Amino acid sequence: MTPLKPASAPRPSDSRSSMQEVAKRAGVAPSSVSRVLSGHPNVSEVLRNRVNDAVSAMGYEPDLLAQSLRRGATMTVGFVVANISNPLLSEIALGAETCLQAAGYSMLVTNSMSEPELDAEHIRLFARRRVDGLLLSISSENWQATIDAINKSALPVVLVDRELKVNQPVSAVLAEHGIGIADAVHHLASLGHQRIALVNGPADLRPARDRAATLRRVSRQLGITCIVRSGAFTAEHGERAVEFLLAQPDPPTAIVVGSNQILVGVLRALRHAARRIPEDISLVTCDEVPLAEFLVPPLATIERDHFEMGTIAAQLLLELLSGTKPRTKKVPTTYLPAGSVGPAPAST
Amino acid sequence: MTPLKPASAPRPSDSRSSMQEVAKRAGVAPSSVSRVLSGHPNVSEVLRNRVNDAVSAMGYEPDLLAQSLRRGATMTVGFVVANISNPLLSEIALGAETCLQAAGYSMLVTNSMSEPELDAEHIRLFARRRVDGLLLSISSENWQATIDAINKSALPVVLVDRELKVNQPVSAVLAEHGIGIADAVHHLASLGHQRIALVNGPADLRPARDRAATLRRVSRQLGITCIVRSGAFTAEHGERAVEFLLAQPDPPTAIVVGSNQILVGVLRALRHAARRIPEDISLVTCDEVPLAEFLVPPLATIERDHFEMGTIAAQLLLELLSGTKPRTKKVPTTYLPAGSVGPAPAST
DNA sequence: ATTCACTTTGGAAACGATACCAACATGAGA
DNA sequence: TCTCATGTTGGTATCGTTTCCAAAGTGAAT
Repeated sequence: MTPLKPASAPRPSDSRSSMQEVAKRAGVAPSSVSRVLSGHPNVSEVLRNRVNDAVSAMGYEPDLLAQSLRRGATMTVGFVVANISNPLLSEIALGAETCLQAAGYSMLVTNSMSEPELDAEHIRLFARRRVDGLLLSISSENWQATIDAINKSALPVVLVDRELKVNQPVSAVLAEHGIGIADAVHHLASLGHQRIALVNGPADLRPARDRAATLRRVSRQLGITCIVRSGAFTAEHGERAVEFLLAQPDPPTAIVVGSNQILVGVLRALRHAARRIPEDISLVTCDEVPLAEFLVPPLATIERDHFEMGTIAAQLLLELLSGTKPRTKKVPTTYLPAGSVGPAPAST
Repeated sequence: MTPLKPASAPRPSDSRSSMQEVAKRAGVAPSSVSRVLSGHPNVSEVLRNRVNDAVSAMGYEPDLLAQSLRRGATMTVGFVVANISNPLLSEIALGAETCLQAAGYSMLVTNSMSEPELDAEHIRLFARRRVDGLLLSISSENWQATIDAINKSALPVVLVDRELKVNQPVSAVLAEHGIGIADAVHHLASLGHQRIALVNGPADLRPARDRAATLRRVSRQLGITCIVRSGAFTAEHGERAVEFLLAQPDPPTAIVVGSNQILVGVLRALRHAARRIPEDISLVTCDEVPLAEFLVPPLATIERDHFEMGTIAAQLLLELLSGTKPRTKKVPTTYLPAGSVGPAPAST
């Protein structure tokens, strides 16, 4: 039997060369090579050249793994996200990664598929990988295992549109959902709408809470009725919610939709019920959808700058990594009226 | 002056405990702790218990960084992508990450913003980080620095809808764009269309090449005219291309659009030129867009399963990592007719 | 009782870099 | 000429694991 695995050196005949070899070739000590490469001030011209020549001759590139172990910093951050295929989150990821990249950091991404226990697991995994910090857009704000994992990790954390009771103070970038919702509700009320529904996301997440709270407050101020249906970020939830709403004795004349996944279900249910927009019912959605301008009618939208939220999240994390105190930054939302909002139908 | 930085131990009073400390607490050698934790067969019951007790008492979790350095495997793969906010790519990323996660791998993501030099740079960076493999959806197939970086890295590579002349054979997951294009062209031809335009992506990428080649071949077979406008994956390109096409003496009666970013520009230009779909011009787009079913008219689409492409890419990489020979897997595309395709207008 | 195979454990050398410390050289000031 | 501060270099311990090797213990077979 010939042994299938030599199983001795992990990388037997690898092309990569180590600093030792560079040192030997340059005829200097490894520590000197390190000094040259890390830009230490007290290095003579001649040594620097000798080392640099050897480095370029061998095509040497330092091993970031060993560097991380020794320096105690991996120059890596973890992004814990429900689902990177959500355009909202992928734009945030783009903004964050671009900013982190510029600062020399790499970004690990993991999908929790809206399962809170996976959030916690991934946070622990990232901690074991010794990431320098975390960007969190977790799936539930009330999951104890997640909070425990964050506390135990003792890592710098930036929350992305989330609020969390953890021991350490953490930074956060928060969208001011209330602004856009309030503007939308005022607009709807001015058009005679008396019953407004919010087909909302999960109640244990800040965006949904913020939107619901604002809708309730503004509705009370304006003396109109509102109804909130919380649920998952899925088309199914949107569909069920609309079926429920339309079955009410006094169905709402306007619907605000809490996410683009939910929107798909809402539109399907409205189409199935043959409701015309905006003649029968007005529609406002949260977060831009790609072709909203080409829908008939165009979709009124409560927007925010996702890319910028990602950038800010990264900046806040870089701040924390440089030792600054945690802080919270807010990003506005903007209500953009469009053809999907019209006068309330004459009451029956 | 009090020194601001003690600058000695990287993590002065860290909560994390090392294997040494576990060993000491359990009263055994570090190597024994390692054996227990890595499930080595020859470990006595009593030793195993002593170690496990100490481990759980201290809440010890092994340091993956040190593990990686010693074992020579980081259990990390890098995904090089033009722009993670592109829904196509973010769905691939989701599929890939889900699959890799299940196999114990983490995924680093980096955005090249369609700049080939950044592709090369990021590949080198990932190599220095000692990732175990690469998933590549690079921005140009002809960029020498990228090819050099791949060759030098000597890493297992899976190309995602790309073809590349590298030294080592690499695996690839490729979409069969031709199937969908051919079906669409046949459909259009059967409706009387004689001049079909393809507003294409960059000519140095496989999807665009594949689509253009098929369009030309099928057009020749059917005896109809085709025109291809290559360009970047941007709305601007789509807008310019349509302006150009409509300014032709004999403008096309049908347009196939090569990506969802380009689509936005195409739709804008058609709206601006007041062309009705499908009465004046028929439209087919590649790759699903979220609300295509609610556009008026609904958009004919050439689809493929992005999530599955990501999954397959990850599986191919896992295969390579287990030592299997590289291979290529193909994913079909499907033409879905819809209201945006209609009979060719009566020729002028 | 001796040998041998086998299991179980500890010790120490790696993985590839960094940073401390000491040693040596250099030049200025006394 | 002798200090002393400063600049430059090499040697070595260290980051936290794994794994090889050897030593010790066990039991069976001779």
